[in-house]
Parts: sequence; C-alpha cells; structure tokens
Amino acid sequence: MILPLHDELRAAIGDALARLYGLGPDRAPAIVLDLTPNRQLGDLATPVAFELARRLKKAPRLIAQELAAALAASQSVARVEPTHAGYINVFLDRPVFLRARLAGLPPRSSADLKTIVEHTAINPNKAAHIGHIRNAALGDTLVRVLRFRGTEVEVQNYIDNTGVQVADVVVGFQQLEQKHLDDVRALSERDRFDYHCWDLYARVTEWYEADRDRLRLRAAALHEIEHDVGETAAIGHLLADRIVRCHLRTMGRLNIEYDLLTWEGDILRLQFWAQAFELLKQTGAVFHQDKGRLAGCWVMPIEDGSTPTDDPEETAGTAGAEPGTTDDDADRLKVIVRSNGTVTYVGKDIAYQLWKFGLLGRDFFYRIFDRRIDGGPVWATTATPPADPLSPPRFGAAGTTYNVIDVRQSYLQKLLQQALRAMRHEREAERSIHFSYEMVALSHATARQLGYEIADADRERPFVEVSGRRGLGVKADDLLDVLVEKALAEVSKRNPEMDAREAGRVARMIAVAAVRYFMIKYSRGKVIAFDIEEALSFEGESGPYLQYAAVRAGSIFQKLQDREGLTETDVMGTLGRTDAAELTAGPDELWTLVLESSRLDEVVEQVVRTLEFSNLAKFAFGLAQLFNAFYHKYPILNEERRDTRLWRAAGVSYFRSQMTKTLELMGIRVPGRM
RNA sequence: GCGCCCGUAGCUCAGUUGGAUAGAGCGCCGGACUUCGAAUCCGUAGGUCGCAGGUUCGAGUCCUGCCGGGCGCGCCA
Repeated sequence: MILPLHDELRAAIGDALARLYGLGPDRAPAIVLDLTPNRQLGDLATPVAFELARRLKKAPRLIAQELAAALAASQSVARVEPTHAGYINVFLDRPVFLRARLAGLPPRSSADLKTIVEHTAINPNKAAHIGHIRNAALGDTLVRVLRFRGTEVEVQNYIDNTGVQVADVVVGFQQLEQKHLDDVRALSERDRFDYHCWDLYARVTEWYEADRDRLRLRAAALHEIEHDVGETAAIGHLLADRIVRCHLRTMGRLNIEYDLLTWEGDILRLQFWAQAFELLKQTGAVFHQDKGRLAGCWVMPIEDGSTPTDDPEETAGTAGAEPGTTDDDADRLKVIVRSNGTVTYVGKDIAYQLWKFGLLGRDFFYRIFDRRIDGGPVWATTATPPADPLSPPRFGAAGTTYNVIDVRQSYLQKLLQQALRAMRHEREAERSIHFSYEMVALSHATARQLGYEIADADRERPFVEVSGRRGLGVKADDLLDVLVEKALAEVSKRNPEMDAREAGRVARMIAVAAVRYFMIKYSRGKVIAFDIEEALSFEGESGPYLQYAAVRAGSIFQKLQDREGLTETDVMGTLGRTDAAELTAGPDELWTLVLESSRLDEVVEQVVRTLEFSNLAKFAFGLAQLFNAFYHKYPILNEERRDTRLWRAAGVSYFRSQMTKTLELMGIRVPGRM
C-alpha cells in the first residue's frame, strides 16, 4: 500500500515549504504526487514547483532545487532529485519499501459514517437479464471497495412487489393460463420458474396490445395487490417471493449478496407515506394547489425547468384564462399527491429515502428471508411483528446513501434530493448519491443470434435495446451457463488429471471472472453493446487473464514448497540478510512490479472519489500484464543465484497478495489451477 | 424547447483532484513452447484526442460556442 508513503512525503514537503518560504498549511498549494513515467526518473514526482513559480517569482527549476535539498533524508526515501524542468523526483528505498509491505501495514482507519448501498432492485416478475448484472456488479463492487477502506456498509435490495410488472404476470396467470394460487405454487416449485414468467410477461404484453381494453384487468389487479386483498394479491405475494429467491440464487452465482431486502408492500402497509406526508406538509416542502390545471393536487416546487412546454397554444390559453397561475409556475411543480388523493411513485421513494437516513421516525419489522453463503441471515422487512423474537441489527439510519440505478432514473433521483432540501435536510441531500450508469444493449450480431427481428428503429443504431416487456434480452443464468460450459471445456483440456467436481468449481470461478470484469471495465456513462462472442473471450483484457496471472504466481510458491519446503513466510524471513542488488541495481521490471502492486489503496481512493470502476479494472489488468511479462522474462525456480531468486520471489509474493485483494474487490476468486 | 451523458487508432474502449513522450484489447503482419503452465510473451503498422476559440508555465482533461449521437423531462412506475 502506498498511501502511507504519500502522507509521509506530503508532510515532509509541506514542512520544507514552511521552512523555506514561510508557506504554512493554510497557504501552501495542494501537493500533487504522481508516479514518474519511468523508473530512471525516480518513483514518485511532484510538480509543486510549477505551482509556486509565479507566487515566489522564481524559476521552477530553482524552487525544485531548493526543495529537494531541504527534504530531509528519511528511512523510506533513498534520494530526491530536482529535474531541469522543475519536477521533484523521489527515489524510494526499494528493499525497505518491499519488506515493510510484505510485513503488513496497519489498516487506515475510516471516519466515514455508516453507508447504505442499494442495488439490484429487479422487478420480481421475471428472470434477471444482463442489464441487471451490470447494476449488481457495479453495486457489489462499490460495497466491496467501501468496505476495503473501512467504511461500514449496509447492502439493500429494493423489491417492488406492488408494481405494474408484478400485476402483469399475475394477470397472465389468471387470464392466459387460467391458474389459481395452488397452480402457481406448484409451478413455482419447478426449475427456473423465473424463465416461465419471463415468457409469460412477454405474452401478456402482446395480449394487451391486441385489445387495449384488457388493460383494465391490469389496473384492477394492481389495485388488489396494493390493498392486499383477494387471491390476486396472494398470487402477487407468491410470485414476488419466489422470483426474488430466483434472483438471489442468480446473484449468488456471481458472489453477490445482500443484508436486507426492503419490500415496497411494507412501505405501503406500514404507512410510511402518511408519515412522510406529514413531514412534507410541516416543512412546507409540499403545498395544496387550489386552482389551475393542478387543482386539488399536493405539489412540490422543482428547481429546473426541464418540463416540456411544447404546446404553445395551451400555454397561451391557460395563462390568459387564469391570471396568477401562469403555466410557467405550473411547469415547475411536481405532483406528489393526485387530485384523487393517491400518492405518486415519488412519494413512496421520498418516504423510503427518509427512512434510510433515519429521518422518518418509523421503522419496519424484520424477518429472516434466507441464508447467505457464509451462513449469516439475509434479512427482509415485514409489516407485522414476527412471532419469534428476533434480534435484527439496526437497519437504516445511515449517514450516506448510494442508489445504484440506471441513468434513466436521474430525474427521480434529483427529485429525491430536492425533497430532502425542501425539508431542510441539506446534509442528507448532499449525501444522497445517485450512482448512475448507462444501459446494456445488445450488439446486432447477438440480437440476431438470439433470433430477434431487428426493428426499423434499431437498424440504424449501433445496438439493439433490451426489452423485458417484449422478452428481448439475454438472461443472466443463460449467460452464466454458456460461460461455465466454455470454461469447463478449457479447464478439462488443460488439466486432464483434475477431477470433475474440481473442474466444475474452477469453471464457475472463471465464468464469474469473465462476466464481472466485462461489466466493470467500461466507464459507467457508456452504453454497453453486449456481444456474446466478446464476452466469451478468455484472452487479452478479460477476467480469466487476471486470474491466470494470479494462478501462475501461486504455482511458483506451490512448487517452491513442494521442491524445497520453502514458504512465502520463509522467503520474507531471509530478506534481511539477503543482498538486495537484484531489486536496487537489477533490471527495473522487478521493482516496477512491486511499486505498481502497492498502488491498490491509491486506486481504491480514486475509485470511490470518481465512482469510476474502470479505473480499478484497468489497474488490475495493467498489474497482470506487468506480472506476465516479468514471469516470462525472469525465472525464479530456475534461477541459480540465491539472492536474486529470493528477491524475485519476494516481489512475486507481494504481487500475488495485492492481485488477490484487487480481484476480491471485483468479486473474483483465484483458483488453485485453471 | 430545457437538462444530463457520449464523441480518442480499422473496431471496442482506458486515460476523472490539469503534469514529463496520448495507451490497451481485438483485428492485421512477423517472431517465441526439451525451461516456474503459450488462457502467455516479444515486435511492426495504425492518431487533425468531433470542430473553433479561451484560461494556464502546461489542456485528451477546465471554460465558452458549434457539429454529430444517446437518454430524460406525466395527476405512469
């Protein structure tokens, strides 16, 4: 880890700035530390002299010289050199650096408040698809990255069990399949119930389109589900419960788990909204509109004017007819409660967001829904006190929330922040972070391969949009199945002696690596045109490539132990009395591998700051490339010079440990062989 | 109309507190397995960083305008 060293250097430079130029911490510029472009120039560099040149009326080169001379030698720094241009280059003491890192540094403490990450949130009415994998992979990586730096994280998965999508499939069961509760229950016991619902959902959509009057059945079903009455609601409950279990299994395959499932139905039944409404009224965040076209509604003023005013006639008409209530005003109002007294979707979300921050003044009841792989409970909310006394942890009441939702929900997320602001919860508004990302579409080739007719609208575009409604998309489990199958073929080919169980286990790890790396490596603002051929590639920039590097490093130590009984700990123990010329004066690759390996903590901070996981992915990939090149060029087991061998082994040991941690952050495991 | 996002090599993309010579994968062409595993490595070719201004010692990165593309803006969820 390199950040402790950054801290140390910043302190030293800051100290020198104060002594030389009288620039105390309040007046000194931010001290930027970068890696130098190559090892000849040193290891870390700061351009701080450029920043100061104008202020001190002095050439950068002079400042750099003075600062370099003033920096006291320390245990970790071998020497400091000013460059002609004005950079200050720092050369680290390589053996001291590596030995300290192998010995392990104390973890940095985090001052962060408890953080809630909400992700996945798939409608519980059909199988998960690749778009959902992107959401969950991003969300889960965020969770891991936050926890890595010491932040307390609670993972929530929101279940919209009272929405239109659930109602649609219930209508499908009742109208298209003539099924009753018991029939659906029997069906749900069968394998891949979620696949059945996927198809049924598409059929219902077509059925509605054939006769728009049928939409009345949807409205009726929705009403019954919302009010929890009759067999329709019972089927809705069953459907959502069973589909959520399918989703948990699918996500479990990808090493993704949750602490709490929050059910929308419980928010309704516990009347969170009523409570939130009181708070909104008390703070004046919403008000009743008496006249105009929103007469009878409770509305919230919104900041931006991004509502369409594409009908100039209407604008002119209303403005003239109702002085004082111009449409300009009306356009900056968002309806929260309709004139018929029902709440819009924003209302429910405001209540939920308030609860997340512990600002609602109400809580759910909790039940245990399932078990995690580690045996711990997956909790779920419930609207009734459980019969058995349970002791759930304190859920909610966070200092920061991340809502991982695709970019199309930006407007809603912005409204949530504005509601918090209007209620004078400025700090919470600031800490309601919408982690947005672009959608996953399909490449033309893959869409064709799946047998979909490409609509005219899509023909001109570089990708085909996924549509759950039409059943157009790649199911998550199908993708995983294909990947496992391909990985298994490779593993068996390369390791004929491996038994079938183990080969299957390894193949699953490889499949997970392939999918998760694929979802992480693009920046979140980019549409992914998913192509099955590309995702199936295990070569080049891929998850399996990363695993392969770690496996190779591991196998060196496996052999070292088998042949000579030497462990990584043994190697570490000898370094103090081993000449370090290989590291200090040998080829740069070994030292570069060590230095780059140490940057994980720096990369993690960058990732949290920018919420851009491609940085993490590229770091991992670059590190694997460095190692693979090193591996090819510099032997360890077959190296005869003992000192050289030990220092190389030490470098590889550190690489292996850092690489494994990096992969863990992406939810990727390292098999023993592959 | 307004708001947000995207535009970097043939293709797909990194490059996000502004820093030294703009990178990778794939594809193309050519090399390296009696050696710690070739899911690998080495090399060649390939660039007006959408366009035009501006700020700066320094701009792919920041600002302004424009061009091209995507998404969003309901008393739907």
